[in-house]
Amino acid sequence: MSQIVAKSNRVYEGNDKEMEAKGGKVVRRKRRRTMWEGESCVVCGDRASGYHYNVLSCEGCKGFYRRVVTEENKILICKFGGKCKMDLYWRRKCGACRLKKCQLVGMRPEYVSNREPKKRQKPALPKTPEVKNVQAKRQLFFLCDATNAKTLEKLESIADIGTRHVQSLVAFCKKLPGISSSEYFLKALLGFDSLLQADQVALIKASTVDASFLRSAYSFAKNPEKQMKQTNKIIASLKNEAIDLPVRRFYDRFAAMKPSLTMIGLLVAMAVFSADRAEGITEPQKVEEAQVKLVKALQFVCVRDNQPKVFPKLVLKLTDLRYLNHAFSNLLKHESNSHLMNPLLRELWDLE
DNA sequence: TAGTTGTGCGTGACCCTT
DNA sequence: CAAGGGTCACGCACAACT
Repeated sequence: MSQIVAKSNRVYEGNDKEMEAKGGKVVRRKRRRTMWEGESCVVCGDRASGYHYNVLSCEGCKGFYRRVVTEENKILICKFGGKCKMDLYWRRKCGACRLKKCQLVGMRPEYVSNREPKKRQKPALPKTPEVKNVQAKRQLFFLCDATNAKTLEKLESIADIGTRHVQSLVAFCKKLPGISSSEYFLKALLGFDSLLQADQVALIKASTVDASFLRSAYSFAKNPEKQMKQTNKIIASLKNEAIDLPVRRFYDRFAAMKPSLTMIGLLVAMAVFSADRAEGITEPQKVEEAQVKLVKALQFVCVRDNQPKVFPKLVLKLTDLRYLNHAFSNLLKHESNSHLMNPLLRELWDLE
């Protein structure tokens, strides 16, 4: 049923998206002529209003992209299989595919200058050294919060552990931008959300096993008996003891360093920001820059916590992690019961 | 179970600023 | 004039209620 609906400055003929989807006319107020008159938005095909974020696009796609980029915690998931055709109707139905199309046609997040969403301003605290220190601690706690090993100790089976690991790793990565606006030493740290979505997925996929081992190692350092029971269970279920010794050695040496939760959090972040390990990263330089900053942050924390000698040892642990990751993934690929694992894990480890 | 109402949030056209 | 950012009426989705 078509009717004229007046919206402040806009005049629509009935339900615009239905009308548009059926090829109907949407009556809009006359607009100023621009040099882009007659051009179509390369994302959705609507009338283009100019070049926005590097792409000839409409006002809708411009606003959509700006919101997605500035609202850092936004998670877009396609409910229709990830292959939605972008047109005037579907652009409003599926944000995930719309964003994918925006990126595909070349919209660039760095063209969105104000990446911080507008919030009510809190009264600014004077930046004394004490205040800075408190702020730094808060930021670091925020960073490490998602790696809290406590919740992981409750896990009962491999699949369950893996799933929760993946979910908490994603949550952790989503929180990484939280430190990007810090007034302190992490000020310039590149946020995870500033990366292209495909890069984000590739990095998470490549670092899942590392993050799991780091959490388990931290858990072991705090409560060796409890964590070893869990590890024994995993190794027993894999029916392959080749990985047993390296894992135990890794845990022992890790525990001897007595790393703090903060250090673990930074190591997990460093494992995530490892472009050389994830295949097909589009913006490796961004990832590498972020990793360099994380290394500096880790060094700072080690010195601050009177453990300067621990810093090089922790960095070397990333090399050990690579070996464990490789060995563990290979084991899973040859594990006869891999089909019993959670589908999410199978997808992450490329299992058939 | 179906219909109605309330609420929160995403959308996009327009305007202002640079 | 182009392009980025802000604004806000509108409409949709979903929950709560009848």
